[in-house]
Order: sequence, then structure tokens, then C-alpha cells
Amino acid sequence: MAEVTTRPRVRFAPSPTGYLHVGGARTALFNWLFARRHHGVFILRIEDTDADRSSWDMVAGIVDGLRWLGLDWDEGPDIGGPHAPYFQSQRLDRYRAMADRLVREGHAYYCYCSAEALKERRDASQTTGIAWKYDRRCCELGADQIAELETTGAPRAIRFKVPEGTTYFDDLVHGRIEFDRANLEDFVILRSDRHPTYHLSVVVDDVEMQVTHIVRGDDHISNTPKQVLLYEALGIDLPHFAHVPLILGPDRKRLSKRHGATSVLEYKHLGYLPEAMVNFLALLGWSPGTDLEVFDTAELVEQFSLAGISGGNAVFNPEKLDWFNAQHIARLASGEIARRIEPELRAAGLWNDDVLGSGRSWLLRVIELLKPRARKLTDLVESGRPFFGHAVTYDPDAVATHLGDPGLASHLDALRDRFATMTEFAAPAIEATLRKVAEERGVKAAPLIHATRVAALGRAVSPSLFDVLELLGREKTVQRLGVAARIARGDAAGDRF
RNA sequence: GUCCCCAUCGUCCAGAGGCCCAGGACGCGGCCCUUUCAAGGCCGAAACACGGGUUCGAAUCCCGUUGGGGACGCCA
Repeated sequence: MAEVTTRPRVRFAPSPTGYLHVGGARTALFNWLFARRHHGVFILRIEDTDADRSSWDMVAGIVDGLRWLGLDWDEGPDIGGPHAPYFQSQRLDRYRAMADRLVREGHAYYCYCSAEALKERRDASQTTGIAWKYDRRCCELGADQIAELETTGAPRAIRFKVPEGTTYFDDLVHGRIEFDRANLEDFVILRSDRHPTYHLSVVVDDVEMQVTHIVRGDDHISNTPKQVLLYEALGIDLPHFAHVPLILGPDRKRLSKRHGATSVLEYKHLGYLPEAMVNFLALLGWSPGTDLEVFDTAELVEQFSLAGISGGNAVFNPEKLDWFNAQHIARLASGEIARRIEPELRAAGLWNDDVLGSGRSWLLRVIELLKPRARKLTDLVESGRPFFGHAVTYDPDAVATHLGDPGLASHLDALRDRFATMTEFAAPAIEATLRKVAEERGVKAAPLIHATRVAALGRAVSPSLFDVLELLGREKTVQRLGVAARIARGDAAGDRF
């Protein structure tokens, strides 16, 4: 089973639920990576046969999610394509025509059993303990019985007539999978309201859209034999199937809302980079076969192969996602980071239009300094606050441990005076000055450094203090040192917290 | 219940009969660096579910058990 023939055509076919969840995102990603890797076509198709919910609004969440991840499609509802429309709800006539043809050719038949009657029989079989399967009642109807039912105008659905025997298909991730058709019932392909069921619509669309590889979730394995039967009845060669394992929550249950964030867009708002999300998702169930793990999207495209997909389900590991995010932030150019956090900085009232001009390089240097310790973009906004804002918010614990000693006040005053008068306010000189002041006053440098950090930023952790002060600038440093001295004395405590 | 899929460290993966007393990564512990916190470097604890085969040899092949997951709709 050759994985790739010529130019593969794959599709991502979500139901319009309003948002793209993590599992769907990974399925879409695998399809996209495969298409891009082999210069094929990635199709976006909306499976909304069930509903009147076929508006573009309903798919907006999914589309936004895909766009955020950078997964672009070559054919789809918004851009059209040679097989438009890409909303199943707009293709109903095709499914009906196909269902009618299957009846005509003897592969399907009308079923007049009502939903209620079916339920009754199903429930009855439950008590006997025998697994329920449609009893084929309508398949065995005589011509006169059918004629009679037709005259009463009874609603009729169309069922596919499952032949005896065995059905198999060669799955690209699982190998050959066989099903005894005795376990398959005559499934409905067209409801009594003439709307298709999933089995019919996927097959019809995949055939018409010339999909060559069906890459979808594991949960579809048991649907596949029914679809294989449909392909065979239609006399059409099977596409390749690749069923990818599901993503599970920490409790090993299928990932769902109760596991927290499941919409990819939520991750955007939590400060994750799309390239990190893509990287993480790609390696959840797939491996390039090497020890490397951090890849940008282009590298992923280059290495992707369906053969590298593993067969078992994967548990979503948020800590590892965080790590990937940190790795990608560290690799991102500061200018790009600035561009991405601008909205957040603006929203937090921390954006100074200055940074578009003369302050630009200063902004980039601040980001450069903060970058290595950020796991999320939101960390950058948070840790950047004392740099961008004017007011300092003092962490009470930091103040208590590092500015709690009133004896510190005079040292801070001395340091402030020296900072105010030293010539070049740059990191090496700042460090030399501080150490000198400490030495002159007979105190260790460490406590003074810690106190100065709290003075400058209001918190006990930060990048190297001397770099921090240089970027903060002499003016703010001196001013904040003054405030800190008053806090140490106990004067200013009341209005600063 | 029936059918199907899966089974290597807590988690994600590598391993396609000897290279494996099992390798990488996250997380965890320790050390180094150091003004704090990260980053980085080094070290460490941590797994082939179980039982039978096959074979000179099995994490790798076969069977069974157990465990986990999925599907059993006129949902997709």
C-alpha cells in the first residue's frame, strides 16, 4: 500500500460546532502536513447535513482556529473550488440521487419502519440479551406489501443492504482491519426526510471531490466498513485510510470540555504561540523518528509521514505544551514578539506609542531580556509591566523579605545619590557602582542587590538586576530607589500597597 | 453485551529478532553557573502489563489473559 501515489487530495471535514477543539485541530494538522509535504490539496468541507446550521457564522470559530494555526486550505467554503459547494447542506441533491441509484441497482431498499417501531423492537431485543441489529423486515417485503405501504403514504427511509461476507481495508496506521459483515446491520443512508446520513454524505463527497487519503480520528474505524461497502456498491476504488489515535485527557478519557481548555483559540488567549501548538500537536501521536523535538512548521512539513503515526491513544500533556511554547518564544525574534504582544500591552494600558519610533530598540531589548524566562506571551506582558508602566506594584512578600530592614534605607539613599551622579548609566558601571557602595558601607552586595531589585520592579525575581536598571534608565531607577528607601523606613508603606 | 483499536518510564515518543541489563523529551530530584528567577550544562530516579509459545536468541513474531480506548442512532 503505497502511501503516496501522485498528488494527494485530503480533507478536513468538521461539523460546525462553533469552535475547533484540540483533537480536531490535530486531525486537521495531520491532513494539512500530509498535503503540503506531497504538494497535494487540502480541502475544508463542512459536514452540516443534520442541520439548518449551515451559515458561515457557525463555522467561523473553526475557520479562525485553523487560520490561527496557520493551516490554509486550497478548496473550501469561503474560497470555493472545482467541487463546490463545500457545505454538505448545499449538496443534498447529490446524496439523494446516489441513494436512489443504489435502490435502483439493488444495493439498497426502502424501509417503512418508523422510529418508534424500531425503538420498540430494539428494546425488546435488549431483554432477550441478543444484540440488536435491524431485522431486515422491509427488505423482505413483497411487491404487494410495498404497494400497499406506498398507497398509505408511509414515510420511507433508504437502507443499504449489507451483503454477506467479510469486509476489510488496509489502514495506513493500523494495517489490515477486517470486519465480519454479520456484525453490520443494514444501515440507513437516506432518512425519511430525504436527508442523508453521515455514511452516505462522506462517501459521496469524498468520491466527487476525488479525495485520495482519508485521514481522520480512530473513532471512525468502525464506520469504515460501511463506507467501504458503499464504495464497492458504487464500483469505485477505495481511497487510502489512515485512522489516527485520539487525544485523551489526564484521566484517559476522550478529551472534552471538562478537561479544561479544549478550543485551540483558548490557547491563543492563554498566551500560546501557534507554532508551539502545532509543534506540540504534531508530536502527539507522531514522531519523525529522530531525537529532535522542536520544529517550526516548515520543518514539520518536510519530515511528515503518515507512517510515523503511532497506533495508541495519546494523553494531552499541558506541561510539555508549556515547554514547547517556551522553546518557541526563545526562538522568536523580539520584533515579532513585540508585534504579537502589542494588543495585550495596549489593552493593559502599557503601550507607549514611543516604542514605534525612538523607543523601538529599547522595547526590543526589554523583550530580549525577558524572553528566556517566559513560558507564555502573557508572562511577557506581566513581567514587562514595571518596565512599560510608570507605577510599580509592590509584592508584599518581596518587600517584607528584602526591604523590611529599616537600616537599608540609608544604603538605598547612598546608592541613589551615586546612581544620580555616575557618568555612564550602563550595566557594567552600575554593577561596579553598587558593589562599591556596598563595600564602602560595610554591607554585602547581595542584600543590597535584592533590595534594589524590589525597589526597581516591586518584585523579587527578574533578569540580571544590572541589565534591568540600565534598561529602566537612570531617572526611574533613582526615583524608585527613593520610594524604596521610604518604604524601608516605614514612611511610605501605607500608600504604596 | 457485541465488534474494532491499542498496550515501552507518571506523560509523549524511539525501538520494525541479536546494536537494548531499552534511547530521547516533558515533568521530578541533585549539582554547576549565579545577585534572584528562568535559560543553559552535567548527573540521577523512573518502563518493555501478565502467561504461554516460535527461535540459538524476543520489547520486537504468534496465541491467550488482563487493562485502557472507541464504535454499536433515520448524530457526525
